[in-house]
Amino acid sequence: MAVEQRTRRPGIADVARAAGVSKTAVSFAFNRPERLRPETATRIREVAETLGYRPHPVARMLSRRQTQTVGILTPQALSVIFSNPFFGAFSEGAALAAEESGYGLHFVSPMHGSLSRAIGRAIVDGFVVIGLSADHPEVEEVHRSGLPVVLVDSTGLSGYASVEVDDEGGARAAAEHLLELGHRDLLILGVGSPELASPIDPGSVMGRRLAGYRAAIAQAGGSAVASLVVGPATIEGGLAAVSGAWREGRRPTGILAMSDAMAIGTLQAARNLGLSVPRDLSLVGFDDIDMARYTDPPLTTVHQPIRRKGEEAVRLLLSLVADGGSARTERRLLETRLIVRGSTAPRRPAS
Amino acid sequence: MAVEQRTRRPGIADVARAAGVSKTAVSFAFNRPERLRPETATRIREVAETLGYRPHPVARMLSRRQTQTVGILTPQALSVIFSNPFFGAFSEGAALAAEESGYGLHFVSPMHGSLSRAIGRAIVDGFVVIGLSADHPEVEEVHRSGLPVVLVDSTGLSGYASVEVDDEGGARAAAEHLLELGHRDLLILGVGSPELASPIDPGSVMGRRLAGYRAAIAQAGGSAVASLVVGPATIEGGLAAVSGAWREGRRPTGILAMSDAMAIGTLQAARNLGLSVPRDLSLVGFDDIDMARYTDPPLTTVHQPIRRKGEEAVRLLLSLVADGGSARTERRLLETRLIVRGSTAPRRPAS
DNA sequence: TTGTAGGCGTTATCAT
DNA sequence: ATGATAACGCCTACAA
Repeated sequence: MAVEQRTRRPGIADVARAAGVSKTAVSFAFNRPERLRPETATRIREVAETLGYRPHPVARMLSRRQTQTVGILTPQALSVIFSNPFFGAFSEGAALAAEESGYGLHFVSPMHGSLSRAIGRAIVDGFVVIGLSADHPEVEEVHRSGLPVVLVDSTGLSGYASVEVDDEGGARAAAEHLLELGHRDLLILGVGSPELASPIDPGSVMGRRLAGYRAAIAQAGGSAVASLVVGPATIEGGLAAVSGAWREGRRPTGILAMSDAMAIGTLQAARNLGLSVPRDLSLVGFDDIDMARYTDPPLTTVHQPIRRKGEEAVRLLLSLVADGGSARTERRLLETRLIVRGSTAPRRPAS
Repeated sequence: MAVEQRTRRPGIADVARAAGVSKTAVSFAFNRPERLRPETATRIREVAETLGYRPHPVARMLSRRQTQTVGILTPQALSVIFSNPFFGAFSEGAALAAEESGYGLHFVSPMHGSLSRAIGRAIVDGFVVIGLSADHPEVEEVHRSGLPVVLVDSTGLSGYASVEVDDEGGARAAAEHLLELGHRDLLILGVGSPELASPIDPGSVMGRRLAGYRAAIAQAGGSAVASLVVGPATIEGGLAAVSGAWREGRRPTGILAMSDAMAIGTLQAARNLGLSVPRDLSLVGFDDIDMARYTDPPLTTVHQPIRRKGEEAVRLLLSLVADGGSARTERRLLETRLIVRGSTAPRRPAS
């Protein structure tokens, strides 16, 4: 119908000309209306409206030297992260905190394999770094360049602000729960890649969880044993790990899964094996994702405040941004707690 | 330890000076190394490295007039969207397509309630609009301003590029399946808000699904009846809707849920009610989210290619961006198909 | 191969 | 209450 006007986007100068005022006035009309006579302001806005003018956000950023967005830095490709319910909940919290301060969220992940390239392109006022140990050179680089950084779930390297969670305590509580129910033969489902010699980095989240499990087991004396199998933190990963263990002849009565996704996979494996949870097999997950209360049976798991973690991280970052520096190095520790639902029961006396 | 050098971020000029070359040379060293003598290029980069210089992305965008990021526009707050598994899968696909072209992803949602404000701030080369009907004034505004737009799941308004899915056909298949199994008393679980007089907009995704259900039921003749209850597309929503229907005395033998989340809620409700699925109650979901195959029983549902939807949308958008205009108006239609798993069975003859 | 200069579209400073 | 002008930091013809 109408001929498409493929003309250049109107700029502040066009508006100024059309309204017969200076560029300054136009800028004021949008950013500081109170400094203009009301009628002038409205007139300018009307002209702008007719012309279809909108302040160019990039130009605005350049001159204001701030972007109003926070970056979420993750070592994994976006294309693999979004259907991870843990990450979803974390993002929810982050988005909540960002939105309430008028900030946007920008997810940054390795682009063509290079995290630092992605970082360089990112238009953000600071980074929340999740799941990346601070000794990654990229993080140091960012930090040194003056951008505020908040570390989440990273082994508390000093010199950084961070948000952490008591993974070890939670894991210990999980193991103690199973032990108290009389289970002595335990299987730990770890997150990691089986190829590595030491598949779980002691400084990582999973390392801390493992330490918690082991501490509890050690405390129980020699009567309890636990073995470890690892796989990806997914339903399939848990399913495969448990099926594999059974194939190899392992017959634990209690399973400690380092993630709820793996626990759900375990539920599936148990069904395939004809085992009833919790009658034949007790199972404790980790994270307490939303789904955990809706599995059959509902999952006993270690709760961690995932959403709040996202919130706190962004709030902390925003406070650093406001301070105008990455100077402060605050550390927030959040709690975990065991939530007993239906996937655990006393060990049956009969073998 | 070391005194924090809170000095101004180095600019291209600093590098040029330090390396004894012009700003142009520095720029080339980063953007067109081939136009410099190799040794010059590397030397410049080294100097840049020592100085900690990185091209300022905002300035770069301003002069290049492109952002290398695509916007995902949604009417819901980010803080409510990220733990929606449907959205997660969609984002996964979108991220995949974006990443392979070196583009980033930026999620844009109403900020402080105003979508258009958020749009104005967004630094993107184009928008994928999901779950928003095209007659929203915001979308038109964007489109008119010359930014490429791709509509997803919107009633195919002409003049826009779009990616759609055969919701009606999928819904029809779902209903026919139940009908063929002998079910005659059906309950439809719709997504919508009960307050509205007409809780489901016929032009929306859910409207198309409803139409599909109804078409199949109508074709079955007068013997089959279906009633509709609506609620939010969540587990809780499905749970509440079904519980409510039972409380009101409804006793359908087949349930058509417009989303898998609601279907999972139904599973939960059935457990609470002491009903066995599929023995006492047959259930068909919609979407085929990842979780659907792991519920107990595995969910019979209508599959739609969620990830591919994200991929296609971004690819289409990127091709528009490359064309340098929003001129083209291509429409891609994706298939749905019924996947029969374990939540449906023939109606039991005994009441 | 390298340098000069103008432009990208705003905002901020300082006058008037 | 307004306006002129200089940043902001980079890219890129065009010239040398």
